[in-house]
Amino acid sequence: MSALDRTFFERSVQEVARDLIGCELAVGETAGVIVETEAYEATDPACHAYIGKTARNEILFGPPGRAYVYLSYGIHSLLNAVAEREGSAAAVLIRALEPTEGIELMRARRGREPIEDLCSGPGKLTEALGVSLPLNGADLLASPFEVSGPNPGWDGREIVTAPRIGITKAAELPWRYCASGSHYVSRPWPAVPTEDAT
DNA sequence: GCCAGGATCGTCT
DNA sequence: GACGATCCTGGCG
Repeated sequence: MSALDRTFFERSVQEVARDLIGCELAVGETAGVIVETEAYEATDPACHAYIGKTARNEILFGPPGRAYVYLSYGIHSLLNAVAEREGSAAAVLIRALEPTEGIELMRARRGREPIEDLCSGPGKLTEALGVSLPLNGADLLASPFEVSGPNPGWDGREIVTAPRIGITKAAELPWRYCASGSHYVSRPWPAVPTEDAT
């Protein structure tokens, strides 16, 4: 497993979302394997960039490989990886991780013991990893972040697609990607073959 | 186990 | 002034 480079994030947002499954995301002393993602692009009514560039979403319009972090429901910070070429405003929401390092620190930050409760949701994993608003715009290819892949041994594990979660607009697009069989995804998914994704 | 409701605040109308 | 790309708790069975 080696560090991903900028070109990895410069591809279509659906490809990036799919290929991040099985990669390891580290933030400081904590890390986990990505097992669930969602793709958002500018032509998509559910994407923050759909309404055009604003002070809040300007990071989406910048270069790929950076972190777009925003506050959801006034409580949770959600972490995205900006994808595609500069100006296209697409991003991958990181929805769940399988914890690998710094698990005791994650437990302390989350105030919860069961390992499957540490990173099994977009708001949970940011709390466990210590990601919050000040990291909006930070480079995912530099400290405190580290993204590496592909994960040896992951080849052959199936990736399934499913409708996105928690949104009211364009939720039917099958742009949620999950590692098949993982116990760490945020919710179960209806079975859909990967090849059907467009 | 399942479901309903509340917490909480930055952003946009 | 309304609305979330969510999470947790409590009530019920």
